[in-house]
Amino acid sequence: MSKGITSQSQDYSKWYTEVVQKAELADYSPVKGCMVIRPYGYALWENIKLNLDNMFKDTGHENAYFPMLIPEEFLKKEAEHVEGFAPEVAVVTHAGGKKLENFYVLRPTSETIIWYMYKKWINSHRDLPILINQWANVIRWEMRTRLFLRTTEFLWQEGHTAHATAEEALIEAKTMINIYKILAEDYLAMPVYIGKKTENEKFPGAVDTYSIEALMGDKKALQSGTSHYLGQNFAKAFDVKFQNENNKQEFVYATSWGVSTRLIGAIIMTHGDDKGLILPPKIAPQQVVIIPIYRNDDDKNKVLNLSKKIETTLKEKKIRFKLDNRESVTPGYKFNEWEMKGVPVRVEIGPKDVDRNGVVTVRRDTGKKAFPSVEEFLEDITNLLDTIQFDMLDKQRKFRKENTFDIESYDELKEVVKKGGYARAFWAGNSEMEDKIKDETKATIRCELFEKTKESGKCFYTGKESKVQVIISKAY
RNA sequence: CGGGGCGUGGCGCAGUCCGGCUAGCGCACCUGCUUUGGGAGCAGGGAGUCGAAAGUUCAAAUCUUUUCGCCCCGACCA
Repeated sequence: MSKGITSQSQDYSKWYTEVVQKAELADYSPVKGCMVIRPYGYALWENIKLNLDNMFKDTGHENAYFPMLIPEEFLKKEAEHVEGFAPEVAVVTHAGGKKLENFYVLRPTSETIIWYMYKKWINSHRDLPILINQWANVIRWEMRTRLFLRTTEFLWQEGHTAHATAEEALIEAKTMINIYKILAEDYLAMPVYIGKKTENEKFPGAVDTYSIEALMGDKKALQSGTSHYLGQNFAKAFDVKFQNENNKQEFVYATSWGVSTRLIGAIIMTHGDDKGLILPPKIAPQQVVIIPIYRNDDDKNKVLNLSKKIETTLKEKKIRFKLDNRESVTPGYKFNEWEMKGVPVRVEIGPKDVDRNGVVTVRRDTGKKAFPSVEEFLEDITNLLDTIQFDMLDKQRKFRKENTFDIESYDELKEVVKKGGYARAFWAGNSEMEDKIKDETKATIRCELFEKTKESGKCFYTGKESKVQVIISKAY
């Protein structure tokens, strides 16, 4: 065990940092707060990206690219926006060997430059809607950083849409948060609560912010994706009007939405255990790892022959697999390494297996061993991966259920905060009360639930009858 | 920005309090042989301006001053 990692119960955040590095997802860069995403981590991001991008395209969105440098004054055009982002913006003051007349900021988000461009592109209602997404990097100068969860530079996608009506924009914002929910649950096996942010927690410049909230292994919440209904705020700031069907000038309605490489942090903390990562099959860079075991050349030939047969079929079935035929390390070493990296299924092929025309399979999520024949294995592998995907989500659903507590008083909230998890309650308080609760308990209202357990109830804080049900917890 | 920790072969550390002779240890790496079903063993080998600068001293990884950087915990945030 001396070669293992710090256990979750011992020090959760140390565990997290070690998993990220030992699974070779990312490493620290020489620049404070920045990280290098290593090939294995990037492969994970690519799989997330691919699936999400398909969903974007299926809902009529197109990709584009806007520049990273934004004129500094752009950020100042929307009052809340500048107030929200000013402290964390990096500014380019010098270039070409001299001080610049006008400074540029490195984008912390792209609303401003995009709306500057939208003004040029939008004249009539016939130009709407515009449904653009971009995959990009952004820079936010955070005080404290943490691999994947909060880094100075991070990768994300940001969708920016323009609409002729508020209704249409609202539908868009809700459609997109639902796509994030699908991504989280169907691909990342990570159940999320979906809802609306309170005034205190919403995006600077938004009318409404919707979010998906996931529960990490240490029972803290992680905001894992957001979608904003921006109303006409940015259109007004950038004077983007269109001529409607009645020949009247009207400001455009907008949305923006994004998820980032933070999702990788979410996956690690949702599924990981003391042996390392556990990756959902749908997005795992390798779904199967084959480990050949042999003592001599005879065994080696037998084993590799069988392995080749198996590889051919796996290829046909479009399963992402890797044959780990390194001879410099022992099988035991490989077991540990691939467990650290979270590969869903390990296949062992040794002389004993060849003799009975079988393989040994081990599930990463449950550790369960099985000894199918080669034919059974090849026939079942797709099902097995689906089962793992399903079981992982199911396990997390149970975990969330066990850690969601309906409460009716402030004292009960404090108890929930102490043990971790979500408190679910009705809420009729205001912004100041929310601040006070945050001060006193460190917990925040994560969101006002879209899917309530009942129509209305008494506010846990004010005692007033309310139709707003919220979840509250400590968050990353 | 407040609190804490740390800079010594590629990585992790010891040595620093109380200055001293060739700067050690583990892992990793290279070569060879034996191994291989849960992190292999033995033998041999390569690799270090001790974060940087200045000072004290016969002598500095160690003492003094300055400085740079990173990590962790808090307030802020995806």
